[in-house]
Amino acid sequence: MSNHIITRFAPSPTGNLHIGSVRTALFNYLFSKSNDGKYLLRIDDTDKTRSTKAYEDNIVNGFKSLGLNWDNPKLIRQSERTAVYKKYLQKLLDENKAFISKENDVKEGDRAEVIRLKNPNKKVTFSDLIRNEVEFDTTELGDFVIAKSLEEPIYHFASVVDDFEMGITHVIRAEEHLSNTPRQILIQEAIGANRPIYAHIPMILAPDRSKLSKRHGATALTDYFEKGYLQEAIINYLAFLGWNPGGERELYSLEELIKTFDMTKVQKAAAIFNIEKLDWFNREYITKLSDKDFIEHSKSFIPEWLSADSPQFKKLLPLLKEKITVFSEIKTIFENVNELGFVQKLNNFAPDLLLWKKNPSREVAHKHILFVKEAIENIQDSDDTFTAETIKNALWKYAEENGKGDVLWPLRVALTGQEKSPDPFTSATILGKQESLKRIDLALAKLNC
RNA sequence: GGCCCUAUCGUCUAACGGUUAGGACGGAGGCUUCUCAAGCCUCAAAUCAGGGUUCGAUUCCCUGUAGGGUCACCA
Repeated sequence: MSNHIITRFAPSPTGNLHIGSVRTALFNYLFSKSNDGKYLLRIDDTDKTRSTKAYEDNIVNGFKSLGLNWDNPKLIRQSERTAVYKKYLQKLLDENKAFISKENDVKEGDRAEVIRLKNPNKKVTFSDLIRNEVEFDTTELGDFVIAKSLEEPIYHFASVVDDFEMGITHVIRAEEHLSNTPRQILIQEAIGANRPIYAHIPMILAPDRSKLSKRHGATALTDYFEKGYLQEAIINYLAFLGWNPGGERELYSLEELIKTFDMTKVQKAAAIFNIEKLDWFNREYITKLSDKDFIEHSKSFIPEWLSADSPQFKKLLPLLKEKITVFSEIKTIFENVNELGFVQKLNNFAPDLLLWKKNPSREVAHKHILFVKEAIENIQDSDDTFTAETIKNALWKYAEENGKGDVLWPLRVALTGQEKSPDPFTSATILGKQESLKRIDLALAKLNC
């Protein structure tokens, strides 16, 4: 039986791929894959005035970037299936299950004639994997519109026909469609389609409990990629928004999610989108990244004066890995004092910053920097020899004997001009021997005046 | 407003009707330390309210309240 499961995600290309849609698609994907079934992608572009190719591309590329691959070899577009809908529409008309309605109250843009379904006016009960039995009285729907004309079905009709023809067994979609379900069931019964099993997954809400919209920040998947969120983090976070396998582990790869996913454990209530938790997932996955992958992700954010392939950037890697939450931060981290601003240029700091707080003496600072200068001068200048390790080895004993703060603090400030900075050995190797000595001389000069 | 759905720390959530109501994010404090961060440890923080059912309700039922969805010739 599990082999028969077919799910679909059917976005309409009237906007960029929304982060909430990604989760709906993800649950479709996870459910079908965890049951050894198929997952299809269909473009619901019956609304010709609002659908665009650019949005379609955004959606398709979004799923490709996430690695949520669909099983239909060719993209299915409703706009290319008008003949199919026409056939069903005509049949309904012929069987007297639908009728052409002459409209009285015609608004701007409305047709004078539309096709309406003859509503049998009954109670409809359907089962939902997440909400169990749900009952509606369809009387209040009236004879609702199913098409503007034989060539122009509206969403509900096209969707039902396609789900039927594609053999969709499980319709997994956002909760906003729960109230749409009875009218779609009426259409199903009219065209003689069998009823799929439903799963209406809870909405994702903004922190103020309203619908997640641009007003609250980024909503498009592409926004998150542009900020430098990792696909693994996005998928993992979204999977855990409204779902939980029950244990205490939270880090799951897509493969592991497929193995673990269970639709009956999906939450019934809406979930609030919490960017801080997403940030945490992203940091977790950044930590796991290999140097090679980290560099690859960094490329579009590295400032022009720094090359991703340079030895200098390699030395910066561990610092960057521990500091950033999203990759776009690399863009500004090199511009800011107290971050990595010192790498490109030394800021004009006050001489007193060189003094260790527990022993603020210019003489002491001067003396120690002088020693450090000589020690550094004696280290051979090459990428292999002027490393954080050799620099540390050259200074550590002296620092321990004379007080680490007394020796290392002035060096730290001399090299970076910042009160917050990486350890001085790493800073020195990043700057290189020449630049380090230049800055040390400058510090010495500052202490003399 | 009608109809429908929902309700555990601020947030995401765990708990076959029996637990000191657990974990994670965020927050606070501490340890470590030449700064910052990271890391490690500790702490604060919740069963919407009122009725039932039951020996016993976070859990089942009802009512209220609150939030969300939907009421298109959009999807």
